Amino acid sequence: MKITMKLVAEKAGVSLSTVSRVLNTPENVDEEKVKVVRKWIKELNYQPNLAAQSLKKSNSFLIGVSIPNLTNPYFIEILDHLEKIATKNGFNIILHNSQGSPEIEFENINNFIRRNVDGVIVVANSAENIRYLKNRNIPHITLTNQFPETNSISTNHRYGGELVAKHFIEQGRVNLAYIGPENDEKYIGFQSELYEKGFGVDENMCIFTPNTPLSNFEIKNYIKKFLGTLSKYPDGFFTTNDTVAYELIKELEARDINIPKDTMVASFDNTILSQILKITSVNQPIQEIVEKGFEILLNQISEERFYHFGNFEILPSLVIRRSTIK
Amino acid sequence: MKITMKLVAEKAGVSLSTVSRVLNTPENVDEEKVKVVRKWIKELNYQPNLAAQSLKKSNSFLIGVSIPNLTNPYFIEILDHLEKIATKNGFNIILHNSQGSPEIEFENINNFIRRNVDGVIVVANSAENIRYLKNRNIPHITLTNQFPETNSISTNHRYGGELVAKHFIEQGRVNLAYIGPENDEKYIGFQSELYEKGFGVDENMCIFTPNTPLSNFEIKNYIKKFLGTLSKYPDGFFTTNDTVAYELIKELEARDINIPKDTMVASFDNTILSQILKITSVNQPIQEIVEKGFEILLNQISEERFYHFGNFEILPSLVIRRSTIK
DNA sequence: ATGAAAGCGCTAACAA
DNA sequence: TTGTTAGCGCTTTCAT
Repeated sequence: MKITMKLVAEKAGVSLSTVSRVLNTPENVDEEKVKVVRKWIKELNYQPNLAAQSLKKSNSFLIGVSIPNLTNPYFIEILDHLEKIATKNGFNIILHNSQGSPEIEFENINNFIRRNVDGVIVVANSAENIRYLKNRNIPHITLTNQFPETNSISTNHRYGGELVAKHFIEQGRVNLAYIGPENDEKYIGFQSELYEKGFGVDENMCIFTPNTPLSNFEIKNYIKKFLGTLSKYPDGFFTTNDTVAYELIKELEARDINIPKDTMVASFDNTILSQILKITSVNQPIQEIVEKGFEILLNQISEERFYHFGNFEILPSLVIRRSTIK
Repeated sequence: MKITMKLVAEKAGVSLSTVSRVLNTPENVDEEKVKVVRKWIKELNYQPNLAAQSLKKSNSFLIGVSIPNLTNPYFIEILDHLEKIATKNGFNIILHNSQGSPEIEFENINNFIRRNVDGVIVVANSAENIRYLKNRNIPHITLTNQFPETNSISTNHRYGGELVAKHFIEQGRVNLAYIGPENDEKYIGFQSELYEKGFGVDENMCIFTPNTPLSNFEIKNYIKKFLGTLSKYPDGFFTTNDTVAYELIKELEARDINIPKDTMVASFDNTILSQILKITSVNQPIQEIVEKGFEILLNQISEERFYHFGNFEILPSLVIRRSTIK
C-alpha cells in the first residue's frame, strides 16, 4: 500500500493542501495542525513522491552525469566528489557511462532529457553533443575538456605539458616520446616548451592515439606494437594519462627496461595509480574543479536556462616521483 | 519551450492519445498516422517525460544503488557492471554513497523511496535498513554481505579464508596475522582451517577493525599503531581487502620489511590494486554476482514486490601472486 | 481506429 | 488559516 499525501491528510483529518503546506510553508498553518500532521508523517514514514513534485514544479532535482568510463580512477574521483556535493545540495545523480562513444553519449543526454534533469555534467566525447545541450537550453557544464561557446572547467593542459617538458630537461633527458592524442593541448605545451629550449620531439617516437578514450586492452595493443618497432628507446615517455602509463610500464618491465635508469615515465592526472606506481604525474585539483563546476551549474539551474560562462581554467602542478628521478 | 506530447499531437494534427498509441501500441494505429506522428517526433526530437510516465504507471525504471564508498575499486567494478546491465534493461541508476554509515544509508533509502525507484541494490552497512526495505515491500538485493531473511548475492567468504590459510600453510608460513573485522566469515574460515591442520592464530597478532568500512586514513593509523607494538613480525598477513593490504604494504616497506621474504601478504577482492601491487588475493567473480543479482531484482520488480529468494552464494578462487611466493 | 476524459501525487492560485 | 480546484505530461478506459 502506497503512502501518499492523501493518506496522511485522511489520518490527520485535514485537507491535502494543509499537508502540503506543513511540508512547504508551515508558518502559514495552525500550530496544532502542524503537530498532528507531522506526527502522522513520522508515524507512516511518509516520503513525498518526487516524480509528482517534478511534474508539477518542472524541476527534478536530478543531475545527469555522463563519463567516458569507470576504469580511469580520475573519473571515479570526480564522480565521488560530485555525488557528495550534489547530495549536499539536495540533488541526485543519474549516472551514465558513455564508453567514449559520441553515439552512446547522445543517448545518455536524451535519457537525461526524458528524466527532466535540472542540469547535466559531462566529461564529453563530442562537441556535437555539447551543442545539442546548448540548443535545448539545458544547464550544463563539461569537465576536463574545453569546448567552444560552452562552459567548461578544466586544468590548463598545455601548462601541464610544459611542466613535464621542463622537468625532463632538468633531468637531462631530451630525447623524448609522447603517447596520446596528437591534437591534445598537453602535447602542444610539451612540444613547444622543448622547441623553445632548443630541443624537439621526434614524431616517430610518438604514438598518436584516437581522440576517444581507449580501453586498457586497446592501449596495451598500441604500446606493444609500437615498442616492437623501436630500435632504441627514448630517454623518457610522456603519457596522456595514468592508465596509459600503467600499461606502458608493464610492457617496459616485460622487456627488462629499467625505470628510471633506462627510460623515464611521466604522466597526467595524478590518480591513485601514479601514487601506487610512483609515477611522476601532473596533478589536476579535482575537488576544486568539481566545486567550481557545480557552482556554475547551480547558477544556470536557478535561472532555468543555459548560460555561457566560458572556460574556467585551473593551473595544474607536477608531482615528482621515482619514475623520473635519476 | 518544452517539447511535450501535446505539441507533437498538434503538429501532427491528431489527438494526444494517438501519439501515445504510436509510442506504445503502434499496431492499433492507422499506418499513415503512425508515419506522420513519427516524422514529428523525430523532427522535434521529442523525448517522453519519464516523471509523468512514472506517476501514471507507478513504476519509474529507476534503481537505487547505495555503496559504502567510491575509493574501494571493488565497489567501482560492481558499479560499472551495474550501470551497463541496468541501461541494457532500460533502467537508470541513482547513485548514493553511504560512507559506511547506517544513518546515511537510511537517508539514501528514503531518498530512493521518494524517487519511487523500482528496486534497490545495496552494499549494506546495516541489517536494520534491510529490514526497512523488506517491510516497505520494496524489491531489493544486497551484494557482498549476507543478511538474514533477505536476498543477497555473495561469495563464500569463509571458503575464501580457508583458501588463504591453505596457501600459507603450503608456503610453510603458519605464524599468521589477520587485519579486518573480527566477526567476518573470511576470518572464521581462515582460523578454522588453521586449527584443523593443527595450527592457530595468535590474536595478539591481529588487528580487529570496526565493522564499518574505514577510510584509507583510518586504516593507515590502525596499521601504524599496530606495527609499532610488534617485537617481531608474523610470517604472513591476511587482510580483509586490497585497500588494507595496500596501506599495510606501504607501512611494511617504510620499515624495510621485505615481501615476501620477511613476511607475506594475502588479501581479498582481487581488484586492480592487487593486480598492480602483485598481491595474492581472493577473487570474487563480480560480473557473475552482478548478473545474478540483477536477475533476482528484476524478478521481484516484475512481481512488484519484495520476494524472498535467500542467499545466492558463489565460490571464490585464490589468485596467487608475488606477495606470497617464497 | 480514434478522441474525450479521468487520474497518477503533488503544488499553488483562488475562494471562503 | 483552510479547503477546493486546476493542471503538470502522460496512459488507459470508455465511447464512438
